[in-house]
Amino acid sequence: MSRAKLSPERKPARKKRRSKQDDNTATMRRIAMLQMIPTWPKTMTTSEFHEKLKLAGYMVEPRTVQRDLLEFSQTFHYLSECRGRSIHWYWANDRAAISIRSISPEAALVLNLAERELQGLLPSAALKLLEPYFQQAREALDSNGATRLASWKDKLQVIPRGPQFEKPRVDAAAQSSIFEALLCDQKIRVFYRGRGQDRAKESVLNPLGIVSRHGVIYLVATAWSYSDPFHYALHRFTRVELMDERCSRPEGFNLDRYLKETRAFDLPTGQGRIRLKLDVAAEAALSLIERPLSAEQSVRELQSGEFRIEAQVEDTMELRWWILGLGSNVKVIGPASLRREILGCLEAARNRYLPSVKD
Amino acid sequence: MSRAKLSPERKPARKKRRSKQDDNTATMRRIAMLQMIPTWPKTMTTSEFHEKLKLAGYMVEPRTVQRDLLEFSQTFHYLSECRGRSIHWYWANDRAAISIRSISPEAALVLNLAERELQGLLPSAALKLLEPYFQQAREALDSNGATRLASWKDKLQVIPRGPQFEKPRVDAAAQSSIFEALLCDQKIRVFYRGRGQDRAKESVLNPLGIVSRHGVIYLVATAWSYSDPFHYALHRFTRVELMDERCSRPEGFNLDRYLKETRAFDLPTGQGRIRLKLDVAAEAALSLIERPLSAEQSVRELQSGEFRIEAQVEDTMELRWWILGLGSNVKVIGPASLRREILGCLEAARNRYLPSVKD
DNA sequence: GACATATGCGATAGAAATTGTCGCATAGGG
DNA sequence: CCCTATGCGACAATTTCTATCGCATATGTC
Repeated sequence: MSRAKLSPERKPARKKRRSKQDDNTATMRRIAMLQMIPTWPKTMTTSEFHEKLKLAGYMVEPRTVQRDLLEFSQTFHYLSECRGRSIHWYWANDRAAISIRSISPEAALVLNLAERELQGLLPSAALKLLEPYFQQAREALDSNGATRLASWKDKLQVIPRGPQFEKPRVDAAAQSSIFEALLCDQKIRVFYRGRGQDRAKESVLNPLGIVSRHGVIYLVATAWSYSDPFHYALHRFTRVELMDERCSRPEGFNLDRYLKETRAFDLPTGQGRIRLKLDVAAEAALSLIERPLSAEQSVRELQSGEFRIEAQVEDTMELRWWILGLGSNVKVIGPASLRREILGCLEAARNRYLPSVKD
Repeated sequence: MSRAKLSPERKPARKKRRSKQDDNTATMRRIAMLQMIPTWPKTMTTSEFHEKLKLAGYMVEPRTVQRDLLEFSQTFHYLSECRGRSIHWYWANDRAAISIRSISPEAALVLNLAERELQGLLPSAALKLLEPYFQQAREALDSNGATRLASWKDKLQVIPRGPQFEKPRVDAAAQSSIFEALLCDQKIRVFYRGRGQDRAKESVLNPLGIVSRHGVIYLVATAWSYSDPFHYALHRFTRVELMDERCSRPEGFNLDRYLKETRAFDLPTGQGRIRLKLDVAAEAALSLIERPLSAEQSVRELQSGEFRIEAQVEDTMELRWWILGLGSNVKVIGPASLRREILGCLEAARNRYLPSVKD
């Protein structure tokens, strides 16, 4: 259906193209264009590309943008969708990242280890945002490993710490709004279902910060116009709506300081460092020698075959947790207060079992 | 110093350029070229680029490649070095990744959380390989946050699990060789300083797998022509040299199976799942409700104010460690064997303190 | 329902960027 | 000291790119 009837006379008066000092404009404009493509569910129309490119200094006609978008979609496999009279462009969210600086096989391997390490540490909705990178790593390793004795997948293993908890399910849309609000200092209207409550309650929050702890992400925020921050687990939000209003931030609020002062989340208290003295059984000592508690840790073998380990460490809740976890493999020698504390805790724990010998 | 004397007559007989069906070849060739640039300490000469591009189907003269490499180095800031008569091209290893599919602010935020989570979990030499991505995330967040009330850095916090151990220092070159050998099934000649030994010993290893555990990476490998795999902590290698020889892999070796069978690294034993019954103090129960042990976990409040929690879990060493870490906040009700075990462990731990009341 | 409007897209020609070619300079290697 | 591989400036022939036009189509408005 060629409808070229051709205009008889056409102004050849062509708009003089910008004479940029540095060249390669076409390639650069195209790369810029590709980088503008948003990830689903966000999309962008051709005209929006045109405008953004104009802002970036690439003065071309819409037709050129159209052509480029169409041509490169075949090469890079991003998608389009006709809505109304415009075409909306986007990356499918499960597509691998494509780096101009490509990933080395070694970096891909580490990225794969990182992916597995993070499984227990971040909600799936959050990790999903990194999926393009993990995908890229997998693809790099796959393409690398043609004639291999074994697949790279059979060569990697990560041993997680602690039992594998179930991860709370975070709503992706809610998460997205919360992150955006946090970064852009906007208020949000939320429905939050508190612990033990069965109905979500509406409120307006001023996002102040995000805390990630053992696989749960919390939003620290003030509600309405109160000035006391509270924390809200991300997976308890049922609906989140960005508001136009700018969020109000308590005068001089600082997340670090806030967490330390309120002792929220068992953050390393930073009450100061203590000189920890431990007697450690041989089998447990080995891993401490492998990974010292501090750079200046000293280790001395005792007659008993145990090891006396001394190190300067932060006095935190996490430290107590770790010591208790080692069970009979460790004895705290000093500081005396910690020793008493641990001993007390062990006795309390043991005593819990005593009254109930019957059951 | 213009030395153009100009040849009087020049064959305009120009090599017909390939007529590829899909176009945009120039842009694609350049992107391909950029993706070929290795990261320092690897480098590539202009001729190597030319050859590789030819292999990839981009038939152009070396001069074109030269020109492109030079032109784009100004835009993308990769570096060159004259060695002999060739120019060697490379990315500085601290430069940010540049993605064709650019990172969203939310993904950048999660990548930043991931970076902090990983600090304790992977050696610095390994994390350094991911630095370009972290850098990219930081740059994305920086550029995003012009007129903000507070920097994004003051809005994020990660609470690590356990005390912050010192991380063993892995030699980057050694690590790189080991990873490459592992991925390419090559033997390596290594100098390894075993635990407690003060001198490194030479040997030839057949890399079989990598295990990451609590921040230490181990290489599982057979030595010389033995068939028993051993594990070697990456930070104990002092020198690693890739050999040309292909590595030998024990018949039917499988890392997963090997780790499970030998119980190396306290890997989740997978001896089967058990029905865990715990009585948990209210304050500890809250986080278990937030992050259940398993999807079907049941929680019941007892008259005592404690919570009876039941869940189907893997019976692992890590589970014991976790239970002990909770101290007096938890009492194991069942299975009976585990209950006995934990009680025994608590008593043993407590008894360690008794004989030494004097000190 | 008719019209105005915005967008998509084929075609085309003129303009500009691209690239093959040549000549020379330079730096190692034998 | 010559030989060879590489880098690079210059240039012109093309190729590629892109502004422009015309028309088709879908949507919103009156």
